[in-house]
Amino acid sequence: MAAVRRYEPTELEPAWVQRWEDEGLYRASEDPNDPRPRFYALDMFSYPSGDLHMGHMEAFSGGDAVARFAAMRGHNVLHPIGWDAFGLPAENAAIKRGTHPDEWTYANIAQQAASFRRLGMSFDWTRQLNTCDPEYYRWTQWLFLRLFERGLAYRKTAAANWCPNDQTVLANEQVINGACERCGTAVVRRDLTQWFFKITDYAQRLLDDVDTLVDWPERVLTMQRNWIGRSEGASVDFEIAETGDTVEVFTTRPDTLWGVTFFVLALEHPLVATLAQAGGSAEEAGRMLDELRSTPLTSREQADSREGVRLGVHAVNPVNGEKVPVFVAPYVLMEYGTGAVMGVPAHDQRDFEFARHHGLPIRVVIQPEGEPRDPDTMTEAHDHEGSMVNSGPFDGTRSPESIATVIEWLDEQGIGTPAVTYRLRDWLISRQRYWGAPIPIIHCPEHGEVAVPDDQLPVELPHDVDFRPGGESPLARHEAFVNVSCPTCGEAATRDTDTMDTFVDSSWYFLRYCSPREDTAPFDRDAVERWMPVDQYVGGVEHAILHLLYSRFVTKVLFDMGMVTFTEPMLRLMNQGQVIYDGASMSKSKGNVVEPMPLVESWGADTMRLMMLFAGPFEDDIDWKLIAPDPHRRPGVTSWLSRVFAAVGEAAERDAADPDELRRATHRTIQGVTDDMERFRFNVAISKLQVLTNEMRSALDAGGGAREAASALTQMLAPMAPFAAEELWREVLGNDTSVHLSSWPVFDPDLARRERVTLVVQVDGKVRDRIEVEPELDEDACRDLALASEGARRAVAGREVGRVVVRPPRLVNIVTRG
RNA sequence: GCCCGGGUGGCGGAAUGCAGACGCAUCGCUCUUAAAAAGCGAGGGCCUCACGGCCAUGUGGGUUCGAGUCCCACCCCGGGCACCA
Repeated sequence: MAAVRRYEPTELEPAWVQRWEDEGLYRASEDPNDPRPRFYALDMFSYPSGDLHMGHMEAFSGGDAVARFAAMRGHNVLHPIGWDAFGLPAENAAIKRGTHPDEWTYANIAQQAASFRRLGMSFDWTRQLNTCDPEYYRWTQWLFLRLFERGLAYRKTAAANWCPNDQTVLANEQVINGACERCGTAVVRRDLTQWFFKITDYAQRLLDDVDTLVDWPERVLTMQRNWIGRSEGASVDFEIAETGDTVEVFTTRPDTLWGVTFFVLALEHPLVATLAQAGGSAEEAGRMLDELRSTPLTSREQADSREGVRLGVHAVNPVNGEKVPVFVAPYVLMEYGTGAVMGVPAHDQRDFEFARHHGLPIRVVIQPEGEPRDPDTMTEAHDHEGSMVNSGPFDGTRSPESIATVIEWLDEQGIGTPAVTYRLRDWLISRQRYWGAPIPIIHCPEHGEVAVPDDQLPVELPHDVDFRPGGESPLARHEAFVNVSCPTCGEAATRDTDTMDTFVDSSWYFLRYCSPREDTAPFDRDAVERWMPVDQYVGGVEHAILHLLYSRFVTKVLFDMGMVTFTEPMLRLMNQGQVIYDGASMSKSKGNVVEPMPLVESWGADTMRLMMLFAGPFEDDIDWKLIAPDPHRRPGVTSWLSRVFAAVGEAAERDAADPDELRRATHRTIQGVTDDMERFRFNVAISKLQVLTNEMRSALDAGGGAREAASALTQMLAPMAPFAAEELWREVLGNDTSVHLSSWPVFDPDLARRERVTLVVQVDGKVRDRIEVEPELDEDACRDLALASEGARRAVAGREVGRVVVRPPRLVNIVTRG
């Protein structure tokens, strides 16, 4: 047992990093006889773009606390780490520095790994994975091929952002105000044949299962639902009078069909060319198409919604045989519904504006009670309820209740059918980029798209590539990579030169962690069966939609393949807040970036962790400017740890038993902190530990013992301040094995129960007195005590007492009359 | 425009029938040559020497014996989606 020691975090922390590693403390057990229930604690893996930043501090302080807490609660914990290492920033950095993307990437990985070790994260380092490692992306390619086999990976022509100067495809994020982020040249649209994953096939299942994710943040579920965007309505066919072509439209408002006064097609609609020809508007329509092509994808929403060209042909409204003019306009999107809309200006705001601009008639077919709308005086569309008018058989019917009946009627008449549309689009996974997993397809003149046989995976990314922008995919310039023979016929063929979206890499990494060195399959099924689904996923809300949706999709595909037995990958999800500075997100351009690792070097890792966890609720943003101490002082949590060291050190030297009052405080704290830890309320847990520290100090000052309190405090500190706790546990309290292998303290309910509680005496709802009573005090006794109390008597002051509300043993409210 | 969150001291935040726990900053004091480190104490606002009282959780209403907490309206802040037919 050692003497009281000063708290010197920067001296004690690095030593424990080494000892923990030597002892293999955080290795997940694969022993089938291990009796402990398993727990998969997953932190979103890191993108190695430099050293760790403040966001890592917040997320991983919480994630590590979860993993350590679970272990102390008796679980066999899997807590892995890896690197989401492919992606554009590596390529950009390499171009800027004249090096290779892998140099930059691996240097950053080494840096981040060293920093994570310095922070004392409880990762099972033996499971480290890296998406740019051929041993990993081999299986990403394998996954692609399985989707390809099932018809879930396909190619189609799609628009991409194109920089005419750099001769390269740009991601949406690289287009700033319609210009290339690198050279400032105006970006244009360019059609390319690209690969897609057919996630829309899973839209309904992805939506349905959102309801099962009860332990996810509500806002994430809302975002997922909105993103999938299910709409119910009807599909209705309109015939083109001049050509006899049929055009299908989707509408959520079939009750307004009688109010159709025009018809609009998307610019990319396949019938536009022939209809423009037939209507004599080919020139004008062509001009609009050209204009569209020169607009970057990102600025399309800025286009004027009233813009449009009259094609000169007419569509026949199937409910009444009326002929209405057909337009082509950019506000109609080819990607949604059928790429055609019926124009109902009286009841849709965009249609209204379009009609006014083009001088088209407006016909009211839904009249609100009391204030009938007149087409001549309307200033906006009426999209609320009302009675149907001018609607043939439906006149007088209430809308929107009538929608279902109208759909039924359309069906009977053979005019339309019930239809469901989703906003979700297929997932475009092609990137005309170098630093990603090559798409394992060979294009054969004879056999078309041919899968690279599994035994030829991985299709390795060649190292000697000119990845600087220019032309199409950089891989297309590498002849040895491109020119191959067809796996089917052996004739000359070419490799696909696109690489995959990095979201493909990250859509299955959590499965790989279960058996990271498996070399005959992407994962060992037994291992996945053992560990999955993830018990607790921790990461930023910026991944609330894409990453999580893609991971859910891939899991469902694997389920359909019989590879896994669950349909959702993550049971619980928690989003940490962002670390911002002075109200704004940290960014290099704003010059407000605070680097955490130098602070860790001077204050210690435990201090940084506690600052993050104590700053507020885990999900809330942290404004560093508001919580950072003056530069010449040390953070408050460091002072607290210092007091903990002094108190635990003193307690260790006392032989006396803990006084009863301290024991009760200790057990109450265990009860409270356990609950807080389960609910991610780290800030509240820490405040309770601080209170216990103060109680210990009082007990010690009074000459009592505090050994039980010291042990419990040390253990409860362990998930959040692992170094300080370990030092206290082993070196001060004299335990032989790690605090991180110890069992979380259990409270004694008898001790945790309060021995005295405060009975609050209110008169007319205002607190007038407080009485310390035994918790078992009954209703009558509480009432009598309250009525007799000094404060109550003074406040009642002779007035007549009416009702007396008693909630034993906490509160009595005396209501007076008059 | 639609859909989510959220407004509590100087600050971060506690609080499901005692508003302001815990902490930061501040002020006073102790130790120190000084600073750092450490320790003790004070503190929502107004009235009062004090006991005590009144007012206070964005604004205005409401429900209730009792509202930071529930309901309605409004204001402000943050986030998501956004020509979605």
